[in-house]
Amino acid sequence: MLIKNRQVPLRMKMDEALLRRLPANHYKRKIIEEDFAKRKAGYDGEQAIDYFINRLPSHIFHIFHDLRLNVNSHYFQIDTLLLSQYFTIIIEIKNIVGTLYFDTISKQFIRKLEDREEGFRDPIIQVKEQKELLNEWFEVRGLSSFPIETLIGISNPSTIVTASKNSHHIYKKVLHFEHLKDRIFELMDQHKRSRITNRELLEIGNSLQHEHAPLVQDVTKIYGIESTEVGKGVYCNVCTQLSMVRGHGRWKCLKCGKTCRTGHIQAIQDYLLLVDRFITNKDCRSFLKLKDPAAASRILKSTGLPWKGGYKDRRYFLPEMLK
DNA sequence: TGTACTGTTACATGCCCACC
DNA sequence: GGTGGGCATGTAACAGTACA
Repeated sequence: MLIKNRQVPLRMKMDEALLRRLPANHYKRKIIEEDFAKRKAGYDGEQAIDYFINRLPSHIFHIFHDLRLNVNSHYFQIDTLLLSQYFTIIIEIKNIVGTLYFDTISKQFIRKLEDREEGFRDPIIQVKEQKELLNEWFEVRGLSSFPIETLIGISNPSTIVTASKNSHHIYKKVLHFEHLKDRIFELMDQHKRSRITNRELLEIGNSLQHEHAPLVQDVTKIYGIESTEVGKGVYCNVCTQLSMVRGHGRWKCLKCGKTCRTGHIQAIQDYLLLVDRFITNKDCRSFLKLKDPAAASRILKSTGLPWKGGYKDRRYFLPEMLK
């Protein structure tokens, strides 16, 4: 049963919004584009696993994608978590091309690509840490000695996995997506004893969902970009400029003439992702280049954003869907 | 307490678009 | 092309807050 779906990561949305609103010749653009490309590759890899995971027996596993939990003030992130009455599985997803080499003697994880070697953080150590923290998380909720298995899923079928001599256990842990299902069935054979009731399973599932704490970052600060550098206006998808003006229920591009009814939604989302976590009527007029406070009021109301405050100083907030 | 200011709401008017 | 419904707009009224 799929409990928590995978969503486009907030940081990816922020990078995308920033790229929309920075001038084409901005000196930080290349860094942001590279960061966005890396995150997108990771996200694409994570999405690819969903096809295989969602085919697992739904009456046994509760599936959670992209969880970020807090235990004793430590945050940890899990790409995919499979929870059952018998045991739980953490799956770390890697979308890395080339030949991957796990050196269990020097404890290094190396990627070879076109005669070039590059070191990465060892995903086996990564999932070991996740396992320890999840175990703590379970213990805090009175669930001790609940078995946790860890797997590393390789999304790219052309990626070759190798390991140093006498490290055959690596191949039980690191698998291409199409082999994950069989490995999970093997693990099911090893964990046949029920550890929790169905009710407890549902309760833990609810806690996992409610305690998921998405990472909210100030992306302009990370890249060292001033808020004044973030372009104002409504974006035209055709000429990729902030060149649209409001005219009777629609936005019209001054450069290419394209019209659109919903351009303001993306602009307001961009403001909430890049500038502040809430927007006022005044902010809206300034960012969308509107003159009429009543028009801004109607536009903000039409977005259905949650708001706080009375007639004055009303603040519209970042909706859950954007987190 | 009165005034200025900000933001929302109600209402009359005008525009757009589907239908004939 | 004419018509009518639906929706957006501009304006005015109203509500709430800040400040002298």
